[in-house]
Amino acid sequence: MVDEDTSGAGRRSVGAQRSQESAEAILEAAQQVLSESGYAGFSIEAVARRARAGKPTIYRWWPSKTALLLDVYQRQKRDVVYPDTGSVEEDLFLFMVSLFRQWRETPTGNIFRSILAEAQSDPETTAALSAYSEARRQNTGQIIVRALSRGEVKAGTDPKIVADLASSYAWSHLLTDRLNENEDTIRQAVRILVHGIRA
Amino acid sequence: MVDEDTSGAGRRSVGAQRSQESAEAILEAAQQVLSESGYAGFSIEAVARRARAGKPTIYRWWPSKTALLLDVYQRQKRDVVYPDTGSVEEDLFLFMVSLFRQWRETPTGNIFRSILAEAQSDPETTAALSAYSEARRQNTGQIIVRALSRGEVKAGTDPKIVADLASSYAWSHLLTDRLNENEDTIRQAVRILVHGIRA
Amino acid sequence: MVDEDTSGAGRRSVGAQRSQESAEAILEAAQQVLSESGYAGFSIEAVARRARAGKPTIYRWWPSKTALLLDVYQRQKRDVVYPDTGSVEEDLFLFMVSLFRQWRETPTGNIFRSILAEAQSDPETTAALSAYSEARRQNTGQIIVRALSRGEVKAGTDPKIVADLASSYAWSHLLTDRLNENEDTIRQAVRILVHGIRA
Amino acid sequence: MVDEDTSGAGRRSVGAQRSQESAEAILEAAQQVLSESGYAGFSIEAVARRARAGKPTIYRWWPSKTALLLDVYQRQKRDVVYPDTGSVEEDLFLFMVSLFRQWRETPTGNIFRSILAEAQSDPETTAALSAYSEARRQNTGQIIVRALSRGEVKAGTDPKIVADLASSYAWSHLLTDRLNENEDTIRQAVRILVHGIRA
DNA sequence: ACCTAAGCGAGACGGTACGTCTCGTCTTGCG
DNA sequence: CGCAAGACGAGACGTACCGTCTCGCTTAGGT
Repeated sequence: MVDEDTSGAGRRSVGAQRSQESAEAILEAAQQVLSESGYAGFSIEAVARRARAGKPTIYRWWPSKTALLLDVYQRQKRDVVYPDTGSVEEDLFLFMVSLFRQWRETPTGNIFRSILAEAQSDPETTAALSAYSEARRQNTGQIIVRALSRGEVKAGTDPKIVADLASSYAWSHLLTDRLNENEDTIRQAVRILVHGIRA
Repeated sequence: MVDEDTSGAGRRSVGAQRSQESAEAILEAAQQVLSESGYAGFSIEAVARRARAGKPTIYRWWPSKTALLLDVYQRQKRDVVYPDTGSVEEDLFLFMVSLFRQWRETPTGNIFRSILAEAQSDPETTAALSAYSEARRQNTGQIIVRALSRGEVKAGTDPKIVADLASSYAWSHLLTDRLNENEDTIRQAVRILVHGIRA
Repeated sequence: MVDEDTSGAGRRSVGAQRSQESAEAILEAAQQVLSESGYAGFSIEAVARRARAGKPTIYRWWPSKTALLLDVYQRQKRDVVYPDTGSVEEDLFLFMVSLFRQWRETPTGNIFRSILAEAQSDPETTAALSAYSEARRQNTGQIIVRALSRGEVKAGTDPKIVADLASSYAWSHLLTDRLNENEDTIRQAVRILVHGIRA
Repeated sequence: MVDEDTSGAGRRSVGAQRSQESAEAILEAAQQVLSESGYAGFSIEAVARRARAGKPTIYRWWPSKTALLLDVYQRQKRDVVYPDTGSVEEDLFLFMVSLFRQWRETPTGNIFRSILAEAQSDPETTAALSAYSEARRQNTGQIIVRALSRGEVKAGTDPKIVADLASSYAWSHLLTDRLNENEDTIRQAVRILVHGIRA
């Protein structure tokens, strides 16, 4: 991004219009807080402090902690690669390994864990999470759809169920701090799925 | 009397002992609070109020909210059936369906969701959850172990990985409010796993 | 814009200011609690409850129970009359009697007793009380200073010592519940002091 | 012992008797706590801990913190010297100086401050303090009584009032941490009293 | 010499208050 | 008129004592 405020010396308040700078600073601060302190330290107070923003400014634009959280996730998430090697096993394996790595090595893992946590007490987040994960399964399912069209996979296989099994496996590793799972183990898991559906 | 006073500091009094009634009332109250107000309303204060117990009594026996939460779950959970029908598919299917039902129809589902949420901000809970889920996978793995000994399943199959795939599938349904998943879908998921490992 | 940014951290906003209403309500509540339940029932919690104020609001402005106590006393105390009748005996007698009456008939007596009690366990209050009583002796001493200038009193008399003797006499009556002391007795005590210093 | 078993209940055994050792240890511990931490740190818990005694043992014999406090004071107080030099001024001066010194250099000062503090919220202590201070004034008054019989002091002087003035002066110095008062100042104060009553 | 009631140290109990933290809202003055 | 700063009511946090109530033991009369 060009010309970003490196000094930290402070934004100037300019009056009546929504300050894009502020919004940006708030999202940036929220993401930093999540990265550094995780969900436990993620409080509106902490974000406001970090962003040098007033709490009401945050509440004005994000009705809840949850909304801010989701926004941060949207902002952070990079396009995950859905590989297309011609082999469903390789595709799923690469997808899984790269997802594990992304969660492990970028703030996305912490952020997503936070959203999962938040969703357990906030219905709005539950809904957002449902929609999001549904969409993700759709995407992941494309790997299977392509395999179906190649005839690599048994006709009648429901791509969503396979995608569900695969991403569930990833989630549970995220939730129980097992993102550094051995690659052999991941390959075995993927192979079970693939053998279970091969033509 | 034989002189057996081995040390001058010897304690001659043991003090009052833990009141089982209180412990019971606290666990019961904790469960009620969780059921009624969910994880969001689950505070030590609320539990103490409900149990007509003093806060220090709770803190004396449960060092953290987390510990109480885990205890509540242990208490609530009824023995899940690990069926042994002679068919690995049937076994896994029945296990999965009964787990979904238990989570759906008793407070255990909500309690476990709370624990999962808590584990995302409290490292101690993360550890406890890891240990617990590991043990559970071990149990679930028994279904596979039996199938292995029957020769129903390919030699070399790692029971833990299968159990991991199965319980991950259950977890993600719990977390995204999909416990009322269609039984056909569950069966298809199970079948994929089973076909993936059959001899 | 003229460059008057004297420090990089220059504050450009002052934030909300102290609510005079709250301060008033808190002092009022504190006084009520003291009047009704005495020092024993005087807790920050009770004051907050009565004032419908948050505890942090109290702690923000009064660092300790003590500080609040002193403020309540300052607020309550009406100007004590230091009479100037031209007779040192009459002046001291009227002062003493009016002080006894104020302590007896207004909450000030109980409040001051509380401060004396608090000062015995809290060093900060001890210091505040010392400063306060020193100032009071200074005031009371004016009666003697005037008498000195009239030549009514022996040259070289230290006004502070006389004031000390007089107010000590009042304190000890307050502390041992003898504020309804016979006026004749008070007059005799005053007379001893006055005869002891007359020219 | 005469037969006074009036009830049919026929309890014959009187059980174990009060342990003098425990009582002693408790009083000793209480005194130590008061000396070291003052009234602020004087809690039943602290005393029990220090005495290696159970709290109920304390409550069995001393119904309240106050009662224990008074007992400690009774135990500690040494006979104060009421000098008899033939000069009322010298007698009062020596009495005052030795009282200041005792309070300054032994735990009695702290203990008496504690009682004064306690008396401000506990009526029972107020009563005990009143009775005690009355008796003390009686004693101190003996100095005046002797002076009266020597004709050193004006007939009609009320010894109690003089004693009241003197001990009030001492109290207020104790309460405001002025026990290290200059001896000249003390002498001046005493001289005022003595001149005020001389024949 | 046994019995047994009471005293004992230890400590758990239901409570209250402590002083701190964060929540989400409200208020003030700057720009 | 939107912003930062921050005060506010509310209420949970985890701790210290309160005064009461068991526990098992020790102890010392009375029989």
